[in-house]
Amino acid sequence: MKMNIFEELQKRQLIAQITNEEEVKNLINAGKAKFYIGFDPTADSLHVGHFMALCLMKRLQMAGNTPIVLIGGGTGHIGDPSGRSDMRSMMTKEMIDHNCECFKKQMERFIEFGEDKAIMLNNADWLLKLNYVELLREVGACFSVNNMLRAECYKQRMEKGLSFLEFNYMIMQAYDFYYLNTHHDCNLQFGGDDQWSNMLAGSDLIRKKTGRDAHSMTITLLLNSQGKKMGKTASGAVWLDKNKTSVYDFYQYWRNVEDADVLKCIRMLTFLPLDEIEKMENLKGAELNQAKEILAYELTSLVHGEDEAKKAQASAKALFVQGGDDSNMPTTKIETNENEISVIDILIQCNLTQSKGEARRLIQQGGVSVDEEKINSIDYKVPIEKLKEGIKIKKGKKIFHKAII
RNA sequence: GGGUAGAUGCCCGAGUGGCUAAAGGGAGCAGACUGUAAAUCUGCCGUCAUACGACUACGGUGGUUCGAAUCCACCUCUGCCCA
Repeated sequence: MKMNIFEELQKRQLIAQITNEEEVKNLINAGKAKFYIGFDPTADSLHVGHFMALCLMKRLQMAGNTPIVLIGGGTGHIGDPSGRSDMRSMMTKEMIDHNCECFKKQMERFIEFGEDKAIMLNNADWLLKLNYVELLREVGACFSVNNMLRAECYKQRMEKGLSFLEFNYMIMQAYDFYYLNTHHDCNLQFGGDDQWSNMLAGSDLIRKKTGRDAHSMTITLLLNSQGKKMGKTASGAVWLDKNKTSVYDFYQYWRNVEDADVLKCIRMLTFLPLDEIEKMENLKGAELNQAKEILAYELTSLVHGEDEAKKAQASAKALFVQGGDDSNMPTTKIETNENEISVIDILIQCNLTQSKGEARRLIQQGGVSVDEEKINSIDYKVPIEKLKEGIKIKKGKKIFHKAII
């Protein structure tokens, strides 16, 4: 017997909180949900967190439900304070519009839009038109400040300070749900677990205003075994835009997850059948490397397409297993007028180090090799002739880069 | 509006006139060990310079001083208390 969608979500441990389990279950299993997920345009590309939400959308769409993608062109003007310890920097209208456009393009690759399929809306279309006093009279009475202040999502900010601007975010999000419910028959909202308070506010508002039930369900946040959000590196988020995070780096991010997190990631992020995943659960120790490879391949393939995933996998294997093929390695064109160039300058031009001092240090500590040969002198220079064919630079153990002229 | 505490490097945080590029921790980077894992150990960790050294930096702007993260004035921002 085929597993129903709710059961599948449960088995994948994607469900965090639900306002009413029975009703939501019936709704989505019957394909009768018209649900929305909101995406605030905080950057010019989606990242892994958004990806999870998009996957959920796809799963629900495949089960016959109708998704509404809500782009936060209006809420982006405010900034969601949920779970944050500092205020978001304010974005200009131009930035927000630009980001919305970027989001749209990326989403079209995951979700099918069109007649009887998914629709995409932008809350700027109604939020920006609101009149302050009218809004206050319309929904203001439905919100209890006392309750709002108790909300989990503001906890962190109660210590460091919360501006009135951000405090209103919840009201805007609740209003969105109410608007979608009354104008588009939207009966369900999904979101990350950090959105729970905001979503509840929406369900409450709808009940108070219309007497109808509209439910909310959150998906588990993807945390690693240390309790930190996954999809973040020291240099920032792992982006879905390959100009911001190269396909190779994207692949490597997942190839390198900790043992403790692999299966969770496979379960929550990939579309692999559950029985296949169950088989992997017996893997132990070094065998888990196989699972990591699968994870990296599956995700890269979902985000960047099969061809790109194969390329990334091939170059990773070539590099780590034999050290041969370099055709898909990140490459930088070196600029110089001399007939030779120092490794230090190459490292900087390739963006492998931030400063000359760092590059020097790296070499002194034995962390750099060129074409498989360890560099021991900071004076090491590469002749132009060699650069014409391209050289392979290795920084540390895992970072490879090609430099060519 | 009144009172009060504060703003230090990527983050947290010590430092209250010279010994401070600024303790300590975290993050990060490299090396050893490994399985492209984790844990552990070692080194590094403002910029430029092979090095000597130079420059930039303790919210902002001025000032006092031979010398200021440290003292003074004003400004900006934030927490807390009172209204």
